[in-house]
Amino acid sequence: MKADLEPNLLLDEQLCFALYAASRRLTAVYRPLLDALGLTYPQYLVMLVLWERDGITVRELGARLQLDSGTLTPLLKRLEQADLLLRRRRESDEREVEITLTNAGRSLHERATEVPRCLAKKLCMSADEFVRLRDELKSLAIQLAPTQE
Amino acid sequence: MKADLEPNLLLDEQLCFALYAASRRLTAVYRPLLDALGLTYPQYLVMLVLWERDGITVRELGARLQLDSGTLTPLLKRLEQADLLLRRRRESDEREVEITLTNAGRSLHERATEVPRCLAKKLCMSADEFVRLRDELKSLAIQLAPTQE
DNA sequence: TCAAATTTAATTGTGCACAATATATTTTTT
DNA sequence: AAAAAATATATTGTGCACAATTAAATTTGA
Repeated sequence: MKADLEPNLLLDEQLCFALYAASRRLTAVYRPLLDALGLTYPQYLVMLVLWERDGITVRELGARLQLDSGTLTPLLKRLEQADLLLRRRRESDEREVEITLTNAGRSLHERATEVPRCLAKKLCMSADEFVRLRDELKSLAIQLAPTQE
Repeated sequence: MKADLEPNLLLDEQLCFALYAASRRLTAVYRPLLDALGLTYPQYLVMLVLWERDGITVRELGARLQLDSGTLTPLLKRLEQADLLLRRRRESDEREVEITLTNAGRSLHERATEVPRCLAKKLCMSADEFVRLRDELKSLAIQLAPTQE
C-alpha cells in the first residue's frame, strides 16, 4: 500500500500519537520491575546517569536527560529521602548542587541489572531491530531539538 | 558496527530513554502550534478523536487514547470550560457520560488542519520513513499491551 | 572596582498520568 | 425480586513535565 502523502487529523495516522502511546506503554512495562527497586521511571533514568558518572551537578544531569530543575529538584529530594543520594552545594561554585550516590544508591546498581534483561525478554525484538528503532528515535529527537543559536 | 547483544544500564543504549526523549521532544514541537489553538497536547488528542466521531462516551474516548477517567475527567472539564464540548449523562445508561462538541469545538477543526501540515515540514522525513516509523511504534505498543485475559 | 549580565537552582503554578478508592447505575444470578 | 457482580465515572493522592519567576553566586566589562 502506498503511503498517504496528505497530512491529516486522523488519530491513527499521527506519528505523535504512536510515539506518545508507545512511550507510555513501555513505561508501564517497566513499572512493576522498578517498583521492586522502589524507583519511578524518571528516578530510574536519574540513577542510570549517576551509575555511569557520580558527583555531577543538577545542570549536567538535566543536560543528559533533557529535564530542568523544576522537574529534577523535587525528584532528587525524593531520592535523597530514600537515602540513595546526597545533594550539596559545591565549594568551588556555590550556585551548583553536586549529586553523590550513597552506598545504598551504588548497591542498587547490582539489583538493577535485572531490569534491562527482563525487558529484553518482553520486547521480543532482535538486537538489530532494537538498535535500529532506538537510533531512529535518537536522530528524530536530535532533529527536533531547538535550533541552537 | 555489530549490535551489542548484552542488555546493559547505559542510558544512551536504552530504547526506553530514546522513546521517552523523542516523545517529549515531539510534544514540545507541537506546543507553540497548539498554544495558538488554546489546546494542550493531550487535549488535542481528545479533539482528534471527537472530530472523527462525536457523541462518544468517556469510556470510548479512553479506549481510543489508552487513558482512564482519572486523566480524562478533569481534562474534559477544562475543555468544557473552554466551551469546546459538553458532558452529559446518557439517558439510556446513566453511568455513561456522553461528550458532544459545541459549535466552537467543531469549528476548531478547520484551524487545526494547519497543525499536521506545519509539523510535516519540521519533520524532514519522507512519507515512507514516516509511515514505517509510525507503524513500528504502533506494533511495539500492541506487543507491549497487557496480556488480555 | 563595581554594576550589569549570566549562570545555577529552587520555587510556584498548571496540567497531565496513573493507582486506589468511592459512588452510582445496570446486569446477572439465585 | 433481592442480592451479588459488573460497569462507568468521579475523586483523591503522588509524581512527573514544563513555563515563569525568584534568588543567589559568579563572570564580564565598562
